[in-house]
Order: sequence, then structure tokens, then C-alpha cells
Amino acid sequence: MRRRIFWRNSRSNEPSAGAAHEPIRLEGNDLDRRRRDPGAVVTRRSFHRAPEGERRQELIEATLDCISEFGLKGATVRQIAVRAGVTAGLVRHYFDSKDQMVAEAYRAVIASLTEKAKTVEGDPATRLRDFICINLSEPVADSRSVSLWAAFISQVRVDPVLAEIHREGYLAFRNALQDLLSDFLAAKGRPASTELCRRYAIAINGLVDGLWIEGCLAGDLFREGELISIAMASVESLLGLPVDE
Amino acid sequence: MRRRIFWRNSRSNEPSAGAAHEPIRLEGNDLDRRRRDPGAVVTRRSFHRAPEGERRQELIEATLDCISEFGLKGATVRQIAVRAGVTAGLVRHYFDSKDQMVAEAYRAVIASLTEKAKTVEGDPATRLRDFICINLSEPVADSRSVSLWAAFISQVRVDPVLAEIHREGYLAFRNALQDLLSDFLAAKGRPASTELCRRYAIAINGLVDGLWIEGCLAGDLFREGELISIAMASVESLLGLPVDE
DNA sequence: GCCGTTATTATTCAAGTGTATAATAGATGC
DNA sequence: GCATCTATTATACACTTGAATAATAACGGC
Repeated sequence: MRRRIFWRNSRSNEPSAGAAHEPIRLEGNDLDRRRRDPGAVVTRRSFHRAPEGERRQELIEATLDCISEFGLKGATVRQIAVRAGVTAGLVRHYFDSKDQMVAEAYRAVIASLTEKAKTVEGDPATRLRDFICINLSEPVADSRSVSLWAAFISQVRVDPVLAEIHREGYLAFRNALQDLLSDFLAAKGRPASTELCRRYAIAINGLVDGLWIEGCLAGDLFREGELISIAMASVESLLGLPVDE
Repeated sequence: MRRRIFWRNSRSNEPSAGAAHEPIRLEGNDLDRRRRDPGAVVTRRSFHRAPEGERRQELIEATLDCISEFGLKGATVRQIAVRAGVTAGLVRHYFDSKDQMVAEAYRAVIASLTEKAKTVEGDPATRLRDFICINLSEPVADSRSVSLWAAFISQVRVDPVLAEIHREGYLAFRNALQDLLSDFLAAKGRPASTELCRRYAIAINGLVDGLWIEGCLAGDLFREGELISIAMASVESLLGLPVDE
């Protein structure tokens, strides 16, 4: 059983090591400090109560930071708390478990990877070009994103909850692309059966995903804008149509 | 300090709890068994000394099994040992550390994903078709493979050793494809500068990788052979050439 | 059959894990 | 100001982790 610590306002009647201790600020969990001087009177670190929902969001963001920098193994409750600027216990105040927090963090990743691409506007050709550009430029295309995405994918077989999150995201993304292609082909006066659009969507989704990964993992092997240029030319070949006006 | 255990042939002179104990087989690490009956004489589980290199290979394979089934976090030394049918201590007999074993396992994954595709033979068109088929059929295209691949990709930012292994594998793969495309275009009488082949290789590598992932993660969303059919048609469009004779 | 080598097992250990709980203090309403 | 609420901190805990070490037994040479 470890020795009790005396808080400044503690009413404990244990002797506080006799001497007149100055209150000691405990930054983080300085367990060494306590071992060195177990009778010391200490103060807690100050904090502020975050507004509704904000702390929760910070914890999710900190979780993703840790996963991308240290891997899933390195994303411990304590490390995440440090990154979020709070202490570990707070995680369980906002989430039922660490696993639940990680699952929510994954939802955020999928959303960030797909939401940008779904906001394209304008005529079909512009939207198609923007779709490609967005997916192959920052912030969608960067090493943090692919790192998170891969960590997530690697868990799909392990955790059925994550598998469901992935499937939903994938289908929504591909269907959005399929609708876009349908519009594009129609605007160009090309016959576009659902089946044909589906095949185009599968191919172009694969192409863009593949180039996204190549670029994220080895961006230095490509010239500036090279991947986008290759993607544009490839899509034009696949569809047999120019994508610029 | 925990009570000593008495091995069958131990020359220890501690009393063996007085009673005449039958030797007890210790399957695995049954620590409960010991706590229940700390004076018992036990036997070790039998084993055989594996031939040169074999055990090492089994451990790597067990490592990959565990990563694909339980994720990187779930691939503990103990779990891996169970899968390999040995005890945990043996890992450190064959590898300097668990991390080193994992890195070797990653090399094995890269090799298994790329070696098949590099063994294609025949005329360029056949090789190109086989390249596509191999990458989009089992055993390269299955959920275990993509799970392992993703687990490692998620670590390339964390571990520079893995990053280097990845880069080597990627470049070797893409260069093999680039050479193949160069041969193919030459055989069809098409001009094929290095630069053009490079762009084709990047695009087709991306396409095949992307379709590979789509198929591995959601194979049930596609009809039998559909992805290969889409890949073939797409490559034909990209190159502007038929791939069958 | 015995003996030496060493692959393999059993055990221990310190550090780290997620979680549970109690104490504290920032905010808010009056 | 003061009481109340609850977000936040500090601590405790049981368990798992990778690693180190000592004991054992399978195997090969003779």
C-alpha cells in the first residue's frame, strides 16, 4: 500500500512530515516527486473547464495525432492526454472506454477524407477536375492522413464496428463519384447506363485511391503536380473524353 | 518472492510438500496450477528441436497470423508463441527483439506481395495480363494480405526501418511494371520513352493497387472476375492498346 | 549408452496498460 | 460572498507487456 499524499486542503490527520512544506505544484503526474518527498503538501495543477463538446473534440484530435505519430500501439490513454493537455482520467469522463474513443476518432478520419471531395460544385467537368485535385492535394493527401487511414484499415478485420464504418464511407464515396460521372457523361452527350457508370466509378476510384497512397507515402518521388497531371490524363483516357472545357 | 517450483529432476532439497505427487504436465504457462499447488513436482512440456531455420520461419508466419487477426497491438510475444506452438521465451532466442522480428515479418509480406507479380513469363501482352490477374486474385488479393499491408503502412511514419523496407519494395515493384510496359509498347510498335513509361507505370500501379484494396476490403461488392475485367479494360484505355492477342 | 551442446521451457521482473475511485477546484446561479 | 454542481486531477489497482535469466531436455557425436 502506497503512502497517502496530503493535499493542501486535506483533513487527514497523518503527520505531514513535521516540517513546514511550501505547497508544491504537481505538473502532470510527477510520481518521482512524491516518492522523493512523500509527506509534502502539494497543489493540483490549475485547469479550466472547457465549453460544451470542445474537450471531447480535442481528445479525438489528440488521439489521431498520437496514432499518426506513434502508431496505434503508441496511442495510449496517457499519451493522448498529454497531447490534449489534460490528465488521463478525463478520457473516461467523456468516453465509455478508450476503444470507443478510438472508434469515434476513426469516424472523424473517414469524414475528413470524404467530406472535402463531396463539396465540389459547378458544372460536371469542373466538379470532376476538382474531385481529382482535392483528393491528390493537401490536406487530404498527406502522410498523416494515409497513416491514419492505414491504421484504421488494418483494424477492419479485427473490429466489426470499424468494418461497418469503413463500408459506409467507401460506398458513400464511390456512389458520389458514380453520380458525378453520370452527370459528366450526360453533359458530354455520352450514353451512360448505371452499369457503365458503376464500372467507371470503380476504376477511377481505384486509380485515385492508388495515386493518393503513392503520393502520400513517397511524395518526394514525384514532381510538383505530377500525380494530378497523371490522374487527369488517365481519367480522360478511361472515359475517352477531355475533362477541361 | 514466489515459492520455488520443483522440477522432476531437480536436486533441490526443499520438501516437496510431503505428499507423493504425481508429476504434473504443465501445458503452457498455467500459473494458476502452481498457485493452487506450489509444492507439486511438475514435468515440462515435451518439444522437438526444429531443423535449421525452420522455427524462425514459423515464428515469422505466426507473427503475421497474429497481426492480421488481432492487429499490431494484439500481436504480443505470448500470442505469437502460442500460434507458433512454442513458448514466449523462444522469440528472443531467434531475434534480438520483438521489433526486429516484426520488421522481418514485414519484409516477408512485401516479398509475398511482389514476388508473384515479378515471375510473369511469355510475350509482353501475356505478361501484362498475368501481372493484372495475379495482383487481383488470391493469394495476393485477400483480406489477410491487405490487413498486413495496412498494418505496416501505418507504421512507416513511426519506424524509419519499416519506411525503408517499404520504399525499396515500392520502387522495385513499380520499376518492374515500367519495364514490362516498355516491352509491351515496343512489341506493339508504339514509341515508348522512359518518361512516358514512367507515367504509365505510375498510373497503372495506382489503378491496380486501388482495385486491389477495393477488392480485398469489400470483395462481396463485386461479381466474380469483375475487378480483373475492369482492370483489363482500364489498362487498354490508358495505353490505347488491346492487351489480348 | 553416455556426454556435451544448445534449443527450448519455466520463471521472474520492471515498466506500462486501461480502468475505477476519491479528492479537488472552476464555474455558475443566487 | 456562498453553496452547489461537475469537469478535472490525482491516485490506486489488477493485469499485460517485452525482456532477462535459470533450468531442462532433445539431439548428435562418439
